[in-house]
Amino acid sequence: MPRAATTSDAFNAIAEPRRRDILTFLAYAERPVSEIVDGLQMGQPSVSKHLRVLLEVGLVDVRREGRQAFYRTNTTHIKAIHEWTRLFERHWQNQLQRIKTRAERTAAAKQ
Amino acid sequence: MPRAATTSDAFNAIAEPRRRDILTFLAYAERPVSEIVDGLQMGQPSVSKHLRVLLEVGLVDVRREGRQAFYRTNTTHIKAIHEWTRLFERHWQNQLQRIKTRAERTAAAKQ
DNA sequence: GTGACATATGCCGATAACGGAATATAATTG
DNA sequence: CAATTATATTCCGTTATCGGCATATGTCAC
Repeated sequence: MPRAATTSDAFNAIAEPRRRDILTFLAYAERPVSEIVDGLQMGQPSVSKHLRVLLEVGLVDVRREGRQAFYRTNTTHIKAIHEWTRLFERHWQNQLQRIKTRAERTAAAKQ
Repeated sequence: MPRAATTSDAFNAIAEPRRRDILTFLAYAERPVSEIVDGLQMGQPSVSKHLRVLLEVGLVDVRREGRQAFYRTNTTHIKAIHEWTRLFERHWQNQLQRIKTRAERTAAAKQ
């Protein structure tokens, strides 16, 4: 059994660094494919293939206009990932607190 | 060129659903491997292999004690993922706002 | 040391992903 | 219709991954 398909969910889709770059690039404005190619310095077929994956898992939306295709990030699933990471928020606050406390103790000991 | 290694970064490591299960399970308390096996109903070699990946990218820490190995989630890299998703926070608030506004307009039109 | 327990590693076969280059599809222009 | 532009798809070879089972390593208890 190989790894789960990149199209199986948002977590798998964003494992690829280039796809994260694309999502970041498309976060605040829709853009045609050619702008992604120029902006991120990637080959056009490569961009199209990555967009297909992102589209399939719902991480981007397309609007077709003539021969152009305008893509933009759809943050619905990114929000889901955000929520998953938030499960650990309390935990890392504790870890930071421990580090801080230890640092303060060390500093106090040095005086 | 195949997909990037699962050990290449936290994003690749958490693409695997079982590994996310393990991280969630180990979020608030360290646990020996056997408890993960029981708690998540997975095979022991499978758990050990997933833990190796998570350890390699720094998503878990181990404390060895006798023949037991206690693992716990290290949230440092999860925080990095959290920060990446936060880049989109403003965007999804806009999207929610649009949906809300549209819903209100629809409701107003119906009256 | 022997046996029991806890965890880690090795071997296997099947499969999907990646980049690159070529080519296909679709829309526009003249 | 032919040429051009914008995007999508296909083919190819290489390679890491996964689960399952067997087995190795390490630790304790008698």
